[in-house]
Amino acid sequence: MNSFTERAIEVIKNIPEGKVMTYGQIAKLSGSPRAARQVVRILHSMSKKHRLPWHRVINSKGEIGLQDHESLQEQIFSLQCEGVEIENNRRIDLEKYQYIPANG
DNA sequence: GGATTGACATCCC
DNA sequence: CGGGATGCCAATC
Repeated sequence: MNSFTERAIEVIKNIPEGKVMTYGQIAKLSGSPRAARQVVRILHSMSKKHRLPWHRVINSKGEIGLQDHESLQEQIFSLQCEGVEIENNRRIDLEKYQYIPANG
């Protein structure tokens, strides 16, 4: 299955612990720099079918876009357990925690 | 096969 | 950095 999804899933799984990635990066690395929104769908649909570290995926502003306080806390908790500092319950220092792959 | 979905990215101030 | 409107695109139902 060489579709965009498979690419994204691989990328998402490539995110190391204590780090995070933005939808744009995942989408870009997956082949479509504009398909960030597809990554969102992947988290919704594939995360329940695959074992994806969706909690390491955030938006470009360095925030978690979730609304569900329960799921939100779960993502925050998981990230904190990996060593990621979180401010105001959703802010993250991209400069410190955004995972930048070696492009290779 | 087409409307819908969707936790975004980006522009501008 | 931040927020309102829009574009963007592919998987899913």
